[in-house]
Amino acid sequence: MNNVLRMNTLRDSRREPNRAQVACSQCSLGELCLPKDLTDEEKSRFEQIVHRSRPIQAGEHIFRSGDEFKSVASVRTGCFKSYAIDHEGQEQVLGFHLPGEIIGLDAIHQGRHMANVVALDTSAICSLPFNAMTNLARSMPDLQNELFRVMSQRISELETIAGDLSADERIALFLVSLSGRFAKRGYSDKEFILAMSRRDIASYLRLATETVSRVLARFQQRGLIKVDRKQVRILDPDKLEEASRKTVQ
Amino acid sequence: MNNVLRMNTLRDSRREPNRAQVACSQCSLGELCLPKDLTDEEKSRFEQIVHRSRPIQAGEHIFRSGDEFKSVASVRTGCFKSYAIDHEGQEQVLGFHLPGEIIGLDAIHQGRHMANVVALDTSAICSLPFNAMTNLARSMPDLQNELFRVMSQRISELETIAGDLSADERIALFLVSLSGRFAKRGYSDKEFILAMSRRDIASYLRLATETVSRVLARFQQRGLIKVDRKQVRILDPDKLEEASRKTVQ
DNA sequence: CCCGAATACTGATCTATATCAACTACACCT
DNA sequence: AGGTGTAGTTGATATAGATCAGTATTCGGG
Repeated sequence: MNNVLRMNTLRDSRREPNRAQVACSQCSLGELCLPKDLTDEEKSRFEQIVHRSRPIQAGEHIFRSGDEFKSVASVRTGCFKSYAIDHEGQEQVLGFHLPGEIIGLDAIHQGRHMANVVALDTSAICSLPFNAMTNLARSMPDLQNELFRVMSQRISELETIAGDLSADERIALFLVSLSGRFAKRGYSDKEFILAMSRRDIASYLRLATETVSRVLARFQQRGLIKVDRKQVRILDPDKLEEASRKTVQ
Repeated sequence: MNNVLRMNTLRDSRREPNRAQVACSQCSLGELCLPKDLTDEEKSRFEQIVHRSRPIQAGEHIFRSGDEFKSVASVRTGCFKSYAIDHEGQEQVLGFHLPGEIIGLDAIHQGRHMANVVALDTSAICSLPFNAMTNLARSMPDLQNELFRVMSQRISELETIAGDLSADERIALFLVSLSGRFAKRGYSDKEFILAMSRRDIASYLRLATETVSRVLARFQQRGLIKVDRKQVRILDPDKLEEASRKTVQ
């Protein structure tokens, strides 16, 4: 059992100052999480099933492979990675999750989580009980649509990374995608911190860590980016974008 | 506009013999398509929104990239491939679709189909208008669950093929997966026809066509399979299964 | 502030698979 | 039937990126 997703106790949820912070309408994520296009009344019904968790330390897991599927999680702050263990016992990174993104939707058809999900930073999540959510979705068309939309988006994302791309294209695409996701969240799209290690990036992009180092160094030489440890600055977004598209020979 | 998914005309749907064939309860697919766990009354409501198309010739498209998203399709008979065109103008195969499988769910979040879908064989589909389906899903919990389950399954499938596998593993996995899907449909899991070309297989698995030829030849030499043109017979399912798992060194 | 352990970078090889180049065998048309 | 085009196979070579090896940097803990 994982205690991270444990509901706030009744006691907690009655403490009004605390409760207020939980309200989706007050949430700093705005419309990034699910409650898109909902009326105030609908939002309030939605809030009643959402549970905000205590802070999560870097390295702490919120799902483990094999866990019974009960809830999905929405990232409030911080960063998570999800990964599976292959037959060789090697970790395989499946995705990174920023604030506003929903984690755990791939667990539905098995009824169990197949991936492990771990915090890379001090983080916070909201726990969304899936049964309650689908019940609610029945009377709230926009919520149902939003759930379908989020899943469909993940399918598209995976279709991209499954494509046959060169190392340069993969890494450029990764940086461009991160940049866009940060922008959407109100952070700088030109300068950001890579919460994940080179090893994690490599695993996610199906490359060797050495290749990640080399390509980042090469991009820096070519003046596309400036990298210092985990700090990345994008100097030439257009050329980076271009590098993410297949080189026409 | 694509005319394949055009609704049966009212005239057609009133012709009882024809109409009877459309009924999901009579469909040879049984529970492979969506109507799982539905009551007879629910099935009948579902049937009212489903439209069976006329036969589709090999090479005929049922969706084109950019088409407005209105319906998903369920394969009745035959085989389809979906593909995208990359920046180089190269076709990139995204998946193959057998009877009972649902096509087009990745179009939801964009509101447009991003993939092209073409018949590889003489085929038939049912067209499922998505709006009507989600409306229906609201009063039919099992239908809603089924939609989520199908999307979740596609996410898992993509997570697999996105993994970093060797050519041998990819091809073994491809054969094992096909075998399982045929079995589920009541066909032989030991002997089947590859409706798709070597080129399509290669594109789907992100390999060169030459590599596909060579690996199939090697599998035959090792006594795992017998290949003759498009006909495949699986001689040693256990060893093939084993070959699909990463070699432990 | 120092030390050991991660983590990251760089250079030297190796290798799986792509690419290039013939060649073969059907499949389809007239 | 014969001819032509497409799909598949097989061999030779090239190469992107993995692996191996060594060094540098950062970080956490006493």
